[in-house]
Amino acid sequence: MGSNIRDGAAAETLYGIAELADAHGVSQRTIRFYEDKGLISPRRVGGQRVYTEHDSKRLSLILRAKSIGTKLSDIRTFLELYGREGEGRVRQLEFVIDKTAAEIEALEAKKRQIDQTLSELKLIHDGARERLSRRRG
Amino acid sequence: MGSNIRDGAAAETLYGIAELADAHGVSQRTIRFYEDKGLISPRRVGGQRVYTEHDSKRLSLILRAKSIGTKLSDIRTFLELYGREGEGRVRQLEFVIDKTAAEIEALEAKKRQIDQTLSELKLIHDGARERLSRRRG
DNA sequence: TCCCAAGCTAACGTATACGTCAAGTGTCTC
DNA sequence: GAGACACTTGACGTATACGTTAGCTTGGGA
Repeated sequence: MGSNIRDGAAAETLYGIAELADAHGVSQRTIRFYEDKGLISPRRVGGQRVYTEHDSKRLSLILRAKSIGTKLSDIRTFLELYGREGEGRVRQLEFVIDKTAAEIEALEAKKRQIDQTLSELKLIHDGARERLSRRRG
Repeated sequence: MGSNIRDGAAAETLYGIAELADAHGVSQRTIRFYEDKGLISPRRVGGQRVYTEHDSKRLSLILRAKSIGTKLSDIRTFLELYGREGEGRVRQLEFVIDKTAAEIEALEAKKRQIDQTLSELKLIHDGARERLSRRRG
């Protein structure tokens, strides 16, 4: 590409699987498993996996999606939305619009469930605290 | 007990397993499974399960907890919090206070994750809509 | 009385998300 | 060159949450 930086490209930070695993607090097995599922596709250097900053961010996305209860198979579709942002064919845009709308709705429903549970938990929590303080006070 | 209502007790609504399953949109198998796990304990009438209104509400709680990604084994602990509300031994109160506090924190963390994901999804969604309208406009 | 629909238990099957060996390769270091 | 690691690819094991099938029991209507 004739970069103005020597070595032909911007010095991008690269990671081995151990580093990536440590950085994200997951096992190497987990990362390989995600690769099997097509969620991340690291480059290979003589058989060994080499991850870029982009891969790392992808992994963050995956883990966050997981933490809110999304299945890995859904996360795959989900990641495509991020990837396709730049494209512009009408079909693609409509696909993205529909999928994101559905996902947004689902997440907001989930938030409502969480809010209801939170309010109930807080009632129990506060009630217990009050009874405890009376018992002691 | 000596109630003032004939038949010795308030006429409580009772359900069979089929009714309960239909009402909550789950399978009978699911309900029996929850029973195996100790989440609900219906009365028996000649071997058959009979559910009260209380059991039904319990099931609602279970399903809501599940929908926000709580494991069944955790839901069990969770349900005890609702049940113990009335009790008052200091140990019990402290237990409830600690558990609810932890659960509240966890749920709020989850909400933050959802909010972040939502904002990203909305960016993608709005961006795609804008590009689509330009393409058509 | 006979039979069916509904319920019951028991047990095996399935999908998801990894954990955990096992066995081989590659590289660095002493 | 011999360990000692770090990495690789299978491949089997495990926990969770049910689905499904099989076979027995039972109450109620034709």
